[in-house]
Amino acid sequence: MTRDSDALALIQRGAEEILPLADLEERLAAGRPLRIKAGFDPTAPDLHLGHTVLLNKLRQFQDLGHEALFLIGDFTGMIGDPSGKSATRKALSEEEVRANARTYEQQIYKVLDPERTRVVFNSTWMNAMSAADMVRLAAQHTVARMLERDDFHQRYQRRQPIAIHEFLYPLVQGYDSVALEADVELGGTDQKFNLLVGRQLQDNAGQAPQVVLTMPLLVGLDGVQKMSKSLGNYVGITEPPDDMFGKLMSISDELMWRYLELLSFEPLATIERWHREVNEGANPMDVKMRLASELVGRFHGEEAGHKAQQTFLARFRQGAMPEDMPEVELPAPDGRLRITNLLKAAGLTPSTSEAMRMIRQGAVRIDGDRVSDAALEMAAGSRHVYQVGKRRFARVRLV
RNA sequence: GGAGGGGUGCCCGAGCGGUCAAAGGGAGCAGACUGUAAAUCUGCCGGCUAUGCCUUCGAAGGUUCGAAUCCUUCCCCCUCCA
Repeated sequence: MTRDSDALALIQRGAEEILPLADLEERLAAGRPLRIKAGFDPTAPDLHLGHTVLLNKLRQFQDLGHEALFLIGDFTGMIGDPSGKSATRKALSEEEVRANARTYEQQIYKVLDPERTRVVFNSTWMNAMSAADMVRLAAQHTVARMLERDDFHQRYQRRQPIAIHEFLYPLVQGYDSVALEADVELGGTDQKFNLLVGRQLQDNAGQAPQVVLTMPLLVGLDGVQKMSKSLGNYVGITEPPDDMFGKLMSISDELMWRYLELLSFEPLATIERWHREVNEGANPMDVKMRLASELVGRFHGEEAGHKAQQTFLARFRQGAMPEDMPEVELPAPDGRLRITNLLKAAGLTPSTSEAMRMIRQGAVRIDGDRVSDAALEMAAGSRHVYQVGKRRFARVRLV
């Protein structure tokens, strides 16, 4: 009994909605391994922390003995999820899909347990479907109900076009649940409608409708918009340890609590204790470092987590130079090179104009000494450490 | 098939003959401060052989002493009617 309620608490952590909750409790209590489905887009195999919110939840189910169905929507990828703007997508070739799937597999097992994971492609059953089957599938839903979906509704209200095939997306996604006989389907809050269609189609097919569990979309580093690659506010799970650590340290103190809830595996009770301690005056930086360290550890190994933290502290608390920085050798045509050109050539600034600005703002240092003269020329044969701001370094030798 | 609206810097968005390298916001970058690449404040935010020069406002032409702003053609996006 206690075990069951512990399990439920774990599953509920961070979840936005569980529909219907009682059904989930029942299935968890039944003791048989459940099939937990989550769908992923075949076009975006570079995972970031936002994707791992869902993966973490799958992992929690796995730890309770359930099976994760990692669905790659290679068929639905042809349609493109019509949520929002959606430019028409080109269909991926079979090889591209395979390649992307391999990339996924390399990345997801940082979080998922391979023993309890089944990777499936919806083209497996969708390609076998005839046009007549498709019509029968489409007959199971009405236009009125489709228009209940918020973004369709909005677009219809605003008299923006909705292509017919966009209606097929939720139907196919729902049919995937029928084909897989899913017990639970996970998705972001933006997926709620599609997940619910799965319930209806399963019901029509004589199956017990899946439980729908939605997770909030992870807010990106800017603290405002959802984490996404195109917005550049993301942390990729294959990023080098120091970058990952630094990026995580750059989130606001406020956002940190959300990240802990959704990304950390620390028990909620522990996180609540930290929260109390911070309210009583403890330094939030220490909590943030634990978060950063845990996540770097998850994707690069525990050792790397500790090391990234040490590097970070040395660098920003004591202003130390990084251990490894790019070494560059540059030609000095007339035996000398102007500092602005040097910075550009070394890749420390994108242009000489930017180099001028950086010097004017006091951001440029040579071997730790601030540069104030933009007309400064460096002699051939010299070898110095050049720095722009706190994060960009290079060791440059002029020849 | 017909009628109309619009394309501006990384994004959103003003400008509608000179004072425009183009308001404002966001993002980004830097400096100060600090408890961190938090918060806050300040500054910057096209390029260059750099107090001047060059290239930008969908594309190509044209008018003008002078164009993001006017004209012509073209390309693209959107809305309404059918």
